[in-house]
Amino acid sequence: MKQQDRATQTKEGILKAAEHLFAVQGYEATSVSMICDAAGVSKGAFYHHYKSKQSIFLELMQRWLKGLDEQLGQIDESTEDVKEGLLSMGEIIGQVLDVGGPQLPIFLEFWSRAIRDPDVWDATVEPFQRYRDFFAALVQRGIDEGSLRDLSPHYTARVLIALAVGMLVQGLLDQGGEDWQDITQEALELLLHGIATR
Amino acid sequence: MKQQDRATQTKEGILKAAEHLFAVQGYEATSVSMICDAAGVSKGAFYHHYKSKQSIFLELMQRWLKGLDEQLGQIDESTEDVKEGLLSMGEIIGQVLDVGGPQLPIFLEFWSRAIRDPDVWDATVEPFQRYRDFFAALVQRGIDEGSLRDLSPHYTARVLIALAVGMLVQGLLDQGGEDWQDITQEALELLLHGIATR
DNA sequence: TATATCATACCGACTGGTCGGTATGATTGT
DNA sequence: ACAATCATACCGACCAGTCGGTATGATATA
Repeated sequence: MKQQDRATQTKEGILKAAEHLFAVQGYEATSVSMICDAAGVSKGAFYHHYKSKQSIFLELMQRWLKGLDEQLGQIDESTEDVKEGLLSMGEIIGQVLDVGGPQLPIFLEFWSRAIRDPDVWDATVEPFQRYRDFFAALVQRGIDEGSLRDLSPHYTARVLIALAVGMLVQGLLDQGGEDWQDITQEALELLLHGIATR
Repeated sequence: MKQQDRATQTKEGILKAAEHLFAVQGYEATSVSMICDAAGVSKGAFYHHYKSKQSIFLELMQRWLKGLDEQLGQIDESTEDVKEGLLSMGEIIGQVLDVGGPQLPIFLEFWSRAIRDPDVWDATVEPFQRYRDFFAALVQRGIDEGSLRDLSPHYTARVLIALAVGMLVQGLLDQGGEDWQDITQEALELLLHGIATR
């Protein structure tokens, strides 16, 4: 195999191992040595590809957020009706909880570290606000086209984000067989009763 | 001063110092020595009053949850109308975000540790489920007295908890001047449109 | 094609320091 | 005298990160 390919493979292996360990044990509890053992490489290899433990954490986070960005982008494109677009948020939540599965707890790591660390803050909260603005714009669209009541888009976006985040956290703390996609769907329908024009 | 009083004071001082440091820096980043320095006592004093770093963390958590319990209990007693009771949830959220202030991030610590540690899990998630059941009962009461639509109380409780948790997390990640009590209030009113009988 | 040169990829022992926790003794109130 | 309450000194484990060195291709030259 080409040298570069092998290097990429190694780097990716380290990333996967780190992702798994961070999710299962948390950031602080996961040592660089453990990541190296899990990835089957040496510490030298680790610090050849990543400049610090923190840097690999940030890279993981950015990948995650990029994935979410793409999903939200799909909603924005594929949806004609605003109401329908909001409802499809339930699907995203369900998917996130489904696909993410055992490595979701890393989210809590992101947040609790974001509060303390400016670098992590920038990488976490800034996209977070982008999502809020996305929803606010969606709501504004709904108001313009007359399908939503004339409520503050900013506030409404906050409510929607709260719902999403709340479902996510509950999903984390209660892995036992709830259908979160279902619950979120219903919650959104309830909300729409209040938001939509009648 | 009496020996016992002084001991109690020491113990309380350690607890306060730990609470502050855990909130500002996080659990792992806070060492026992730092707690001792902040409290102005020695390590010997610490380990005389608490058997481990974890134990003081658990005690902090239980105090917090006890406070929340009492607030919820007050709602339950003082409220005649179920709708009104639900709305007063907004006040609690606002109060929690207001009073808790800078030491709220400790919540994220609770949760991310609860996933990993069975002891923390028992102390965090079990009360969490108690709150869910509390809301479910409240909704059931509303259905019985005819003020709420006949929706699954379990689901509805999930939605309410999601709202509360989501507002809390957003408040954590966005300390800049939003009036969360206001937003939560409005969110609850919107939800009530969907939940209430018409 | 064969060889010399060089850059990238990787190894693993090691460092300086921090950690949670303990052992032991001094001080104090009763 | 005796126990409760603290202080000091200390232990072994572990940590993130470094560093000298090697192995493995890539590239240039002849």
